[in-house]
Amino acid sequence: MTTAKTRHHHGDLKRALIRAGIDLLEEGGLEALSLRKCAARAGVSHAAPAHHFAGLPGLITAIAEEGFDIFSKYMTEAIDAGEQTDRARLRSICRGYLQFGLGHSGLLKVMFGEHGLGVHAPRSDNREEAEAYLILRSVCAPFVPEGEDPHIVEAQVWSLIHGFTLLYLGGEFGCTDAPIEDSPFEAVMALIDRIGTQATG
Amino acid sequence: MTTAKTRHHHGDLKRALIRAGIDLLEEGGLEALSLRKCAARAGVSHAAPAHHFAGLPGLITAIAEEGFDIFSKYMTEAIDAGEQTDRARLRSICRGYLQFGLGHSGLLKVMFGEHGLGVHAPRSDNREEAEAYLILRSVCAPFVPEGEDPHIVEAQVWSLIHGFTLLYLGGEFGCTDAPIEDSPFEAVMALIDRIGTQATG
DNA sequence: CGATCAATTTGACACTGTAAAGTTAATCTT
DNA sequence: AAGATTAACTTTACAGTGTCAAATTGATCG
Repeated sequence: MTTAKTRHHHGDLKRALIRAGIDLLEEGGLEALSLRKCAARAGVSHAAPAHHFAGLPGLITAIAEEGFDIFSKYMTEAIDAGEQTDRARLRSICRGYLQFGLGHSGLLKVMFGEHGLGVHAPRSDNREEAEAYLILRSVCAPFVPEGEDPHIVEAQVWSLIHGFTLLYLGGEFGCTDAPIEDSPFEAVMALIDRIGTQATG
Repeated sequence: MTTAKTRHHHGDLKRALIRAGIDLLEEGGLEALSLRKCAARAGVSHAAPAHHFAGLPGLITAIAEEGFDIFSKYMTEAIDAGEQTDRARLRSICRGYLQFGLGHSGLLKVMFGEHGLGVHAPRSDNREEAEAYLILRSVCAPFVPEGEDPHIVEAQVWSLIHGFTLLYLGGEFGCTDAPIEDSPFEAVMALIDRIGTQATG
């Protein structure tokens, strides 16, 4: 076990490769992402990444983890910037979710689109992913009836905001030109506002 | 302009390639889909597909169109099988949507996941896609307040059911083992039931 | 029957991921 | 301090991919 500090040749190749991968992703979408290009950007031979990731899927996983970190930041910042009400916080994470998607659609795609369609719950040892989920869970908690499964409310919120984010990114239903505040976003938030006002299941 | 009937060498290569592509997709996911493998399955040389599709993206587009056809069938069949109430029809297309996703996750991925994240509205000359959208539109219509933009209600429905379908496919929030009827599906339908019961925007 | 032309094949190229073997440089051991 | 060990990286090679240009095949038309 090494202490993950500065290593032999390259300073911190693993990090450099992840960063290069994110850059490629944001520049040219998922198709532009390749191990060899990442290696070239990091100034290293094309086979070097194999020693840091389990192939291309491994690099994508690492990029997705980075994405979940940024994703968590968007949500917590949105929470901090908004009103401190249970219901306002629910709206805030949705706003954070959408803004993350708009700013980092490539990351979103990698996080949710490739390794299975909707990876979210803390089933893995993935620290970053679990953190994002815990934010969702804690914000949803006040709306979970006593003794009920928290997943119910979480699924309602996640379905709505994830679905809408994809919709918005696709530019459909009049989402292209209108500012976020108008557009169907407010209507979706109106549904969010109704969560927990009746038996949920 | 040819009449698209039986041609020179192969009977109907274009169709055969699409079918091979769908098979590959359902067998091994998106990564297993390649032009060369489709050609091999159709018993044809590796460069033949180029004359029928604009490269791999073109083949994927054709597969997606086929997917939209099947998708439409799922929704109309669900409508026909259910109660004939405005609100029951709304639930029915959601059920059809989910069942399509469960049965054809590869197609769903290709339809919505690759060519942009959420392609849905009839912005294109794509007949199949437009048909699916028209079903959604007609079922949503009764819940659109007079003089309001139909997109609002459509976005609410689409966000919920598309988001939930991805969630379910990902096996998160207790969606793996439970039957559809339990699980968060009913809770999501409860939100669908609340669409149009108040100002939507 | 011969010309034409679309459909398909052949061959080649650049690019991808990946594996094996070789090389360098830092660390460990004595 | 010198040799052995090992991690980080390179080099080389191979199979698979999309794509293009040039042949070739086979049906159709005059």
